Amino acid sequence: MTRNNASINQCDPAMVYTVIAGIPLGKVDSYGSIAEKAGYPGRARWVGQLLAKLPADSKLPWHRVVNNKGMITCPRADLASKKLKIEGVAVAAGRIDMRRYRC
DNA sequence: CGCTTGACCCTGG
DNA sequence: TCCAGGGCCAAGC
Repeated sequence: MTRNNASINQCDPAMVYTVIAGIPLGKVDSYGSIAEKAGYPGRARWVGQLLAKLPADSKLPWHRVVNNKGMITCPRADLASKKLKIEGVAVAAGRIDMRRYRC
């Protein structure tokens, strides 16, 4: 085939987007966990870069993505925390109770 | 081809 | 529990 399956081991953002879109409402997940579920362990920073370039009109629940400490490391942390609260996720001092809301 | 940047993660003190 | 340091990986210039 002209296009061999050589791209199997290539970084495909689509997989990451799919995983993020699969986060249930009222729950959150960390960048490292998402990268791992997408099939790219150790590429947590890469996930962050993808979200940073994400269009503002994207339907992806990017606000449900936080770091492993439960902190919203995002330029719009205030907006994210507001959305999370609406979805039923408790946010205290910019932090989330991971042991309770993590997938 | 090499250095810098970034919505990260782990370990030690 | 909080702070500091080092490591990791991809994209941009």
